[in-house]
Amino acid sequence: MNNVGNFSNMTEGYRHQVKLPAGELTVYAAQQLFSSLDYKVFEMANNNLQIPDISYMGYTPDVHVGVGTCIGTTVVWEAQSGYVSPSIVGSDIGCGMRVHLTNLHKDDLKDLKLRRKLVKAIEKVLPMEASQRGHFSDIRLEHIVKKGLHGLPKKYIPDSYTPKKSTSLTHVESSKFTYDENVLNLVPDMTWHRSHRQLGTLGGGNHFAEIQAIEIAEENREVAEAWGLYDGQIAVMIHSGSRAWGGYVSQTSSTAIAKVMQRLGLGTSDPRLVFAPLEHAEGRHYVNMMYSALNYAVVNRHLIAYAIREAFRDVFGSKCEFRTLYDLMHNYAWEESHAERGSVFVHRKGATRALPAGHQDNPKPYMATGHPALIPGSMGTASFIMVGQPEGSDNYYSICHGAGRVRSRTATKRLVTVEDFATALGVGTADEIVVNQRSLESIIDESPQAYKNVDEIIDSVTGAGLAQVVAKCKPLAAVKGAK
DNA sequence: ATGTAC
Repeated sequence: MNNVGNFSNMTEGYRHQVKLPAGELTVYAAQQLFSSLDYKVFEMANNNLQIPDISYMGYTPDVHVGVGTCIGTTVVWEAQSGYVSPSIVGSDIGCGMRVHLTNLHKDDLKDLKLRRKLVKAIEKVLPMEASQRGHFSDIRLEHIVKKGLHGLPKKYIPDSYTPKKSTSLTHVESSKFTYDENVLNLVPDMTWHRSHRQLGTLGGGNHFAEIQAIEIAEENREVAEAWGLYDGQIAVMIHSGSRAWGGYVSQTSSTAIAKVMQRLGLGTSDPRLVFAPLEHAEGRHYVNMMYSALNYAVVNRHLIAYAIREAFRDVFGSKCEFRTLYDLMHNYAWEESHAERGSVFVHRKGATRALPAGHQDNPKPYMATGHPALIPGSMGTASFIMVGQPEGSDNYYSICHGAGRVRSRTATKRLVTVEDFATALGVGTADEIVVNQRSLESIIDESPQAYKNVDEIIDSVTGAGLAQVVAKCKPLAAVKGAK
């Protein structure tokens, strides 16, 4: 039984306007996908809609249950009178994707032994174990959380620092978040130490670095060419977040905000859903701390890319290019300006912003096309590079952030065998997707069988008119972090 | 997600 009771919905194509007791929710999904959604995601929406003054709440087709708020959620308040919620941002603050483009062709990696050699070379330079010391002990963490990429020593910026050109390794729009740095005084020494040690590490769960081959979508060949993509090109995709730093921010802020809620008499049916007025001291404190975690996350991905670049140069020589395509988060909240809606505070939890051509918030190099929206698939399946469409404004330009889980990690471990997983990766064939982990057993909860079919998710996003595919990225090798 | 939890 569901606790939401009867709710009605109006469906128009891929858009479902759902009327819940506490308010309205828009879901973007093909009919079949919409019908198959777990009723719990609607219960969760109904809890979230009990937070006062929400202007908009939307779900992307990969939506699934999370703590307090579903992954795949966009929630918007007016910037003047809004709320901020650590539960809606999610615990891995600043988690996101990064893509680098090489000048290699997939034929260069045809040889299975060479793919294995490349993965070994990556393992050599990339810190793997959470407990292992990072390789970046000369970096000042204080500079990183304060200045983002601008806090890195020059040696970690191998390409010339030219923000106007998309070819720079540092050119990402979220290179620096500014905030009241006094909040950092409260961070315990233990968190500083641990976070410093973890710089440049992938972390666990669904985080990965993948070597992929690009396949251009014919209908967007012009956009692909403008971005420097071509068929068969080798790209590197990275998925990681803010590690222990973001974990600390999330945990302590949630506890503090829960106390504020008690004092203010705020709450919903779910005690794990915490939120505070943006103007409240504790709300502001969280926003400041969240921004420090966004700086951490983008630098973390940058350093992972830096290490992998070294491995590529080790195997393919110093002429191997490794330019940044983009770096894009899918767990955060910030202020945005939207036409006719003015200044709004947008939360995205497992939701990727995809701006269309001409939107003023595009960084200059992507103004004419829209910026690349980076969407990971599950292990062994394709990932996607997309571009936003004007119709996306209805969902505040949020699109999916991946395939979306269909079963929990524990259920996956129970139901999926190592053999199934190995088959999905093509183990034993010449096309095997090489994985760094010695035993697949240890990462079986990340097998494709744990996820929805990413192609169906992408079909829903394109069908709803939110974004289009520019390139499909097929995995050749994957590096997963270890627990 | 997180050197994990009443």
